[in-house]
Amino acid sequence: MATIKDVAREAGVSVAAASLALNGKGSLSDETRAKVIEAAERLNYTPNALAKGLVTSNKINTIGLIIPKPGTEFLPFVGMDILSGVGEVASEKKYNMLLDWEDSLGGSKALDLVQSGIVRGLLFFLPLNDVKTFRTLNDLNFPYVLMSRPPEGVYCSWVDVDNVDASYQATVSLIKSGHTRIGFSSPGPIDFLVSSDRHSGYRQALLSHNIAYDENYVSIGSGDIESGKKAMEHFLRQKEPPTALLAGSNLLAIGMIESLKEHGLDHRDMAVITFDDSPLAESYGISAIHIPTNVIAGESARLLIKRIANTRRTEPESIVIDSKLIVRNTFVPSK
Amino acid sequence: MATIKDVAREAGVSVAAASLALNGKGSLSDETRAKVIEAAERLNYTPNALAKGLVTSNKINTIGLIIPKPGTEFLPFVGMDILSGVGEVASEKKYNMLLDWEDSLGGSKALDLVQSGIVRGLLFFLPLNDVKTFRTLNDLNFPYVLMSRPPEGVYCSWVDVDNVDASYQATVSLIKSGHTRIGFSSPGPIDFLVSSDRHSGYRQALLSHNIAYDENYVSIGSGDIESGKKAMEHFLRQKEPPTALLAGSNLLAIGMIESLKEHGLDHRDMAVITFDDSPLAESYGISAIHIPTNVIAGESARLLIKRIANTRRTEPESIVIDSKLIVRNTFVPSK
DNA sequence: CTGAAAGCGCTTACAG
DNA sequence: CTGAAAGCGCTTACAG
Repeated sequence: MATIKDVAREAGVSVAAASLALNGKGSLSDETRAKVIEAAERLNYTPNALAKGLVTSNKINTIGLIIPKPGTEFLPFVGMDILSGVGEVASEKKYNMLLDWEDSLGGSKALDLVQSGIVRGLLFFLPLNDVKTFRTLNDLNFPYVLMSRPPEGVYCSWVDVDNVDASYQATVSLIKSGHTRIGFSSPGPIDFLVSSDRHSGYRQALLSHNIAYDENYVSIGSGDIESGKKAMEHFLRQKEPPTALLAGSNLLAIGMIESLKEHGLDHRDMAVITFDDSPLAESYGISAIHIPTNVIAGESARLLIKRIANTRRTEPESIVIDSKLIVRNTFVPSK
Repeated sequence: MATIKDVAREAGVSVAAASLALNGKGSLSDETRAKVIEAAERLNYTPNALAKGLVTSNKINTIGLIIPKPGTEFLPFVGMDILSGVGEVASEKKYNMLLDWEDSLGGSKALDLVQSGIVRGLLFFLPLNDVKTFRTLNDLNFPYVLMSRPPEGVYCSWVDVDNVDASYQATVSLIKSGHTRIGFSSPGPIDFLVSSDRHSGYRQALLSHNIAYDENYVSIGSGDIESGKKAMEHFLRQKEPPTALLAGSNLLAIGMIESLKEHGLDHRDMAVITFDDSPLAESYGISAIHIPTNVIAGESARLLIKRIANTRRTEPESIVIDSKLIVRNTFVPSK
């Protein structure tokens, strides 16, 4: 990589003159300026952002946002909410937002970012149960906030809804409407934090109302439409299919309803409540547990930036955001 | 802001020792290490990322991605495709991805990013017709690539599908199926680049098949479901409603179909083709002009990184990606 | 109109 | 085990 020194030498001027010419500042002769620019192009010179930044702005306020790899699996609406929630606050506080996700190659992108010194704090959405990374961050006293309850054994700041309770309440409302055969479909392995919490809220609601927990009423897949169809097939195959379902994602719920239609059935045969509300759920008339993702994202960013500004080794903080059940027409009393 | 010098002074050690202590390196006595860490906390010290980066990695490979403000208007699936397309290539080439959008406060975030030296190149998706920003970037010879045909008067690198042609082909296929009353609904003002191209492809197809262009068959709104419903209301209000529609976005199309249902009609009464394919369009059975957004995104990133690596003032390049019409059951011959 | 020098905040050999 | 010094690549007063 050519440096400004190389350019100056090549152009036969001082480093200062080269800098001035390259930035269109100072009063240089057109000739000098031209010589420098030409030399820069010849050497394929690109200025070093770090050095430039060090000497000009003298600081770089960037937070890193680590999300799951974007795709259809990762519910698009939720993704957009995360981005806008974090982005809004970042922008307000004059922070840049670096976006990244772990790839499967191993190694921790998050730790690399920290190492490179490019980010001053990290925000994690739906992280893998990556206890090791979090432990390392703790050791370094590096600021980070999870947009989810932390995994077992990790002591850190986080912002989330109470997924256990949300799931519990939704299940109870189904029970109160007269449903006793209630299914649960998870968009990911139960040992994902979110899935695990929602599953246990569901289970607790059943047990506390003297309804036996039945493994046949639980389906585990991914979060897409296809997976919803498969789940519905599974449920309908039971001797006594459930009369109501908790769907782990919007697309899952849509797949289920599509499959229901294909069987000549509709929401009167099977009530559906989905986790995560979205324009899609609204359009489909699916009852939803509204989780204000953009608020979670915004508050996490706010908390992170607060912690960056204050490096005193303070106790982790956590914020629990309210969720609420929105009843639409696919949530109907049991026949 | 406290610097490492302050910390060293406060701890009564040399700057070098402070650095070593803070990074857990070298062989220092536990006592020294503790003194330094304590001093750092007392002074609320946070290391300067720029200086650290300058001395360690010595360069910062970051590209900035400027998108419209995320929200329901900005079709979520497209957004995720952009992110994954750019992210994939960035990651492969060891570049970080900075995400941002213009806010309404005026001033150009893009230019700020360039100024701060934090990004080495810029990628624009669906930019406003911001000719001034692009001109400034040209003057600075700063690398950038548009994921769309450039606006009038801007000479730069870009990657996109041929929206005029895609729209033309879709319209022609409707005409060939026997439709003559064909509507067009735009998710944004026609002077948006994309909308404008699609509108003119639509119009050209009509004219070249001797079908009169009728303003009543054109609706302009936003890209959400609600807007789709309104558009459909508008079309149904016509004396002779269209028998086929080009919808500018998936959500728009869904809104239209919902509205159609509310009127007791279905796809046999009104064929719908939507721009942008997605799992949603697939699930709804909506015919779609599949635009490989992730490919556009990936190729843009690749082109940008190539241009960053080679600052020689080279001619702008452009890449046109193929789109294709995917026929599903809401695209039916005219009755 | 241009050059020599100081300095941005940090890290890392190198002496001691 | 610790300190003094050089250097990362740049910019900006300050002399001339």
